[in-house]
Amino acid sequence: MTVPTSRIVDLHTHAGTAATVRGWVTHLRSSGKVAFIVMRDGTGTLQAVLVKSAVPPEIWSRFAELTQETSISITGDVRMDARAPGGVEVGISNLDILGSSPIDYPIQPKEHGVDFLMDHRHLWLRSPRQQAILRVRHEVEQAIQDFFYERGFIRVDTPILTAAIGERSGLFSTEYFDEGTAYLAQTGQLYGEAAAAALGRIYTFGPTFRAEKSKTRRHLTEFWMIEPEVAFFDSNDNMRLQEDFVSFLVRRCLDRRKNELAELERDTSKLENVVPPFARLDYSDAVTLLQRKGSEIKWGDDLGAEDEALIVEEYDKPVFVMNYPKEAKAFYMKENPADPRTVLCDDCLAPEGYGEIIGGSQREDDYDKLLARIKEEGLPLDAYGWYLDLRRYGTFEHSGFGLGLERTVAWICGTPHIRETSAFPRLMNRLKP
RNA sequence: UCCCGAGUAGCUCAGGUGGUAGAGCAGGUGACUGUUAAUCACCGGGUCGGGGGUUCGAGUCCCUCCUCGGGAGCCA
Repeated sequence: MTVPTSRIVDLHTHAGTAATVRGWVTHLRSSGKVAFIVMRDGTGTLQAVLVKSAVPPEIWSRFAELTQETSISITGDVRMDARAPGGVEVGISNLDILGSSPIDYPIQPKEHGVDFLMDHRHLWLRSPRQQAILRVRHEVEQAIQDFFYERGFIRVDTPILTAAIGERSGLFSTEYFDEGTAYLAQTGQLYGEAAAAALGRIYTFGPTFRAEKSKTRRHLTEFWMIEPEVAFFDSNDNMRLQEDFVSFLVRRCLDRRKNELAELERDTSKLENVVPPFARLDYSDAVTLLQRKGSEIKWGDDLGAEDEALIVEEYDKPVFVMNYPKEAKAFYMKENPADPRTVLCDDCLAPEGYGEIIGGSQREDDYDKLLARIKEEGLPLDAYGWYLDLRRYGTFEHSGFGLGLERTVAWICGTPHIRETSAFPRLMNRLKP
């Protein structure tokens, strides 16, 4: 007679019969003649019960060898029992130790400091909270793919190794054969624009790198970004796409990751508010609002972190701030015909202090204006020849945006720091593990 | 780079006005037939981040360096 092997999530289907489960020990409790093993297999948590009088002595004695994180295989009768966490329990008839674990397993079921946990990130991932975050991240990534697939967007993967092109913030560099210095990509956008001229509606999804010495809860040196680029979309079309997209991601997690959000103790009522449309606040109106609220900001300044917070507190869902002064934004953004001091762009600010999750714009499609902007910024013209070509050969109105994956996941999960949303986050002072 | 804060047992922390260190958890031993981060008893465990100074005496006061956390700037 063979006993079926089950994952914990499916165990209830074996109620009333025997099954084998493999996993890792998370908690041990003993009452002398009854012992409890709580184990994890990646799909759930299971309490198994070992009764001294019900098993041979050699099986009973194995309990004493168990430690936290020992990998084991147990076999026994599956039964529904309200006293067991999760409602399912296994009465052990056989217990095998697959891999022992020394008693110095560092992560205990208690509070730890951040630095300690980050040093043990490879083990920290095993804790329920970290599992939940990674599952939500996975759900968001899948939802991203589904959203764009359903709308006929083509995913285009852009290079990570690039020549100097993109934005102005810090670059990681490396020697690249005889071609001089290569830089790790800060954005795939410019390549995305080229692809949009070929495919119409595209998005990129991949890692980007910023060598900024940022030490805040919102920054990583390596993070993932989703960058759609759409031919014949203007700035308003762009914002409609953004609010649909963000709302879709949030809705998907509410629908399919209830358990994980509960594990994270996320107040989901605040996420339920996230439905289109989002408020649209013109930069100039934002400045007026901020001045009324006591900010020192003057027209022309970029919004500081405090300014963003003041704006966000006015709304219970994400808000767009649009059409910033030219000087505050990147060279490729299209001049606003209604106010040439400004460009057609938007930042999408998430509520609850999570800040900017999207930066988007309509792109400058006029060859001469773009060329002038490149010169104004003192950018190396020869590096942008191909980018200018997109305006020479059938220029087209187009818009796009970049959504930061980790910031979005942090917001949906309600994690205080973005670093928890990456399995192995890279910060300016952390390259290991 | 700048501004705050922190560094004491494996982990989380407490240590008025200076007198060479404590708790909880973890670990070890034992008890307990339904535990839920089990409980109870006993036991082991420390170059107080490094260096220098003041002092009879420094975890404690001063200087300096290092590391970490948070924030600013930059941005997603």
